[in-house]
Parts: sequence; C-alpha cells; structure tokens
Amino acid sequence: MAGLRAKHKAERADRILAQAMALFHEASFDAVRMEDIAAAAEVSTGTVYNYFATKGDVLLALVSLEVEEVLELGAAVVAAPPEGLAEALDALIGGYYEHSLTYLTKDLWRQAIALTIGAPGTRFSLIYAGLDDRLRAQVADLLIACRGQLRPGLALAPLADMIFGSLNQAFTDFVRVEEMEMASLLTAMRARHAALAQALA
Amino acid sequence: MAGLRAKHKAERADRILAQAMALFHEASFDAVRMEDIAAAAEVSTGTVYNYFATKGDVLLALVSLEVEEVLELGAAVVAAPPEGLAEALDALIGGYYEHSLTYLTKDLWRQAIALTIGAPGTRFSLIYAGLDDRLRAQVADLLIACRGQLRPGLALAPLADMIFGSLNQAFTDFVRVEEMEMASLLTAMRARHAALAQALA
DNA sequence: CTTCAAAAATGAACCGACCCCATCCTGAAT
DNA sequence: ATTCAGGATGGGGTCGGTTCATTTTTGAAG
Repeated sequence: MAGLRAKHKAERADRILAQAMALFHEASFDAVRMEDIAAAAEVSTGTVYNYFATKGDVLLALVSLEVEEVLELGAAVVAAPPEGLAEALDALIGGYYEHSLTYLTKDLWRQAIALTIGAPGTRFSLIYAGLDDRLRAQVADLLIACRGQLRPGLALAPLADMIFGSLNQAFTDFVRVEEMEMASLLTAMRARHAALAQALA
Repeated sequence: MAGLRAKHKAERADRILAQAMALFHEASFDAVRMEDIAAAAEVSTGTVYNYFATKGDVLLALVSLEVEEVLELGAAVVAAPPEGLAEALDALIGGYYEHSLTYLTKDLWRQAIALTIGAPGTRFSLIYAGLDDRLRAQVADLLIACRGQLRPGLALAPLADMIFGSLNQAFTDFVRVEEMEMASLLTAMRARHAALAQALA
C-alpha cells in the first residue's frame, strides 16, 4: 500500500521545500547552500538530491506554486473581463504582477528566469516554458473575449504575442532592478495598454 | 611612458579574447573552462583573471563587439527609414536580428542574457543594460521619424517601449530554442509589425 | 650596467554544486 | 517476529570558477 512510506516521503519533500523557501527569504538564492537546506529540513544533503535533481529544481517547485495561483486569478479575469480593452489588460496583467511577489522575491524570480534561459532543455526550463505558454494563451484569450470592442479585421494572434512579449520583458526588467517599485511597473503598463487600446479601438 | 607595457597588455587581452571566441564556437560556454582559454592564449589561469574579472566578463567583451555593430546598422536605418511603419520596423528589427549571429552563437546569447538577469549590479549586467538602452532609444527614434505616417495624438513613448520589449523577448525566445530558424523569427515579427502598423495608421 | 618598486604572471588552494557508494534504517509482507 | 527492499545516510570525490600569496618581469632612475 501507499501508506506510511509515501506519506513520509511527501512530508519530507514538503519540509524541504518549506525550509528552502524560508532560507531563500533570509538570504539570496546563491548564498543558500544545498547543505543549508538539508540541515534546516533535518535531512542529509544526499536526501535533498533524492527529491530534487538540482538546486534549480527546488526553485522550480516554488515558482510553480506561484504561477499556478496566478493562472487561476487570470482565468477569472478572462471569464469576466472589465469593460474596455485597456481596463481588461490592466486587470489581467496587473493581477499577474501583483500576485507575483506573494511567495517569491525578486531575487528568486531573477534566478528562475536566468535558469530557464541559460539552461534550455533541462526539466526546469521545459516546465517553466510550459507555464509561460499558459500565460501567453490567457492573454490571447482575453483579446478574443474583447474583440467586440476592437476594430474589425485586426490580426489578434500577433497582437497577443506582442502584448505577452512586452509584459514578460517588463516583468524581467522589474525584477532586475531591486529598487523598482511595483507601482511604477503598473503605471508604465497602464500607459502601454491605454496607447494600444486607443490604437485598436 | 605608456609604451611597451600597455602594448603587451592590449595584445594579451586581444589574444585571450580571440582564443575564447574560437573555443566558444567549438564548444558551449559552459564546456569551455577558464583554464582552456588560458591554455589556448598561452597564459596562466590567473592571468586571464587579471584581464577579465569573471568568465562572464570575457563573454561581455564579445557581446559588446556584436552590439556596437548592430547599433551602427540601426542608426543608418533610423537616419533613412523605408516608407511605411511596418517596413521601417522590419528593416530596423530585422537588421538587429540578422546581424546578431555574426560573431555570437545562440548559446553565447543565452548565457549573456541569463547573466544579465541573474547577476544584476555586476559590471557585466550594467554594461549590458546600457547597450540595451541604446537599442531601446533607437526604436523610439524610429517611431518619431515615422510619426508623419501615424495617426496623430498617439503616445509614442509607451508604444516604443512595448515594441522594444516585444522584440527583446522574441529574441530571447529565439535563442532559447536551438532549432528555431532565423526565417521564422523574421516572419513572426513581420506579422506583428503589419498588425501594429495597420492599427496605428 | 645595476637596482628596485611596481606591475603582472603564476598555479596551488578554496569553495560549493553535484555524484557515488557502502552501510544503515524502516515500513510492509510473510 | 523476521525478512527484505526502498530509501536515507553522510563521508569522500570530482569539477570548475575564483582567489591569493608568491615569484617573475619590467622599465626607468642612478
């Protein structure tokens, strides 16, 4: 049966993740050693590697948590978007951004993004890319949901790709600069959405 | 005087860079060790660190070469843009992309981008960000140069930021997938530019 | 020439991620 | 209770980037 053994296993994985999260909030990703995580979770270093193939995979598990919740939030917006393209984009994308620091720090996002780019083809990168694609699809869905308010005959798919590319890059720029405030990110994006909505109306 | 000493120093730096470039084209960035670069340049490992503070700084020197040339190309396009916004964007951005693999490989771009994101505040990251800003400014300049062909009253600055964000992200996506062809990147971007130009006309 | 302080080169040593493996522990099936 | 397989253990090892104390080279002054 899958009883105690599996339960212990799940508990151990949870404990490792929880401790890793705590340590990553106290110090930077780089400053936390696998040995530290193991010690905090009261297991041996080897055991951590039994659950997570690399330090990056520990991070990925934390990122997934965050992104799954962001996707849920986004689905709600797409299902009932506010009036007006600019407002709808503000709601969706602002929602992404505002939730993004619930569990993770800017440093953790930086390391996650750097890993996806620097190590493509790894488990980490593939899963991360999958999450990204689901976000991209949500943006496209929102445009489609709002198409009644747009000039007819527009090529929505390339526009959605452009919007997603731009929001993704803006987020990367945001986490890259430790001092940048969430408010200024939101303001900048609102300006973009307003300009775009004006052009597409 | 500045004679022999400085000359030798410059020569050695060049030799290290040239050998690094050659090795990076034979194997991946990660697979090339600092020791290999040192051996190829016929100096000791420590000496390489005398010239470049980190492995990333070696890469940065190569990236700068590439980007400086791209910026020159771009300046020519901005000075005399082709008729039509879509055509102008195709020329500028297509020019960026097509030159980007002259000296560097996709792998080198990936590592460079990953480093800027993962290690902000380092010399590497700051210089890279500076190059990026000059590209961003060029896109804004092109929009201004084309403003006669656009609907009046548009907020050009946010639009330029959005276009730049999207082209940057598209490039990152391009280098992330080893199999993706330059032609398909160019095609995708042409679709975006056409859609945008239609909306802004 | 010789001298010498500064500049530069050197390579051994350090550190942390990751791997390996001989050994021990523990839950489940008999 | 006993057996046994799947994990856990943790010490030792590899690897590569980076550091640093030490040695060598340099070029200008005496």
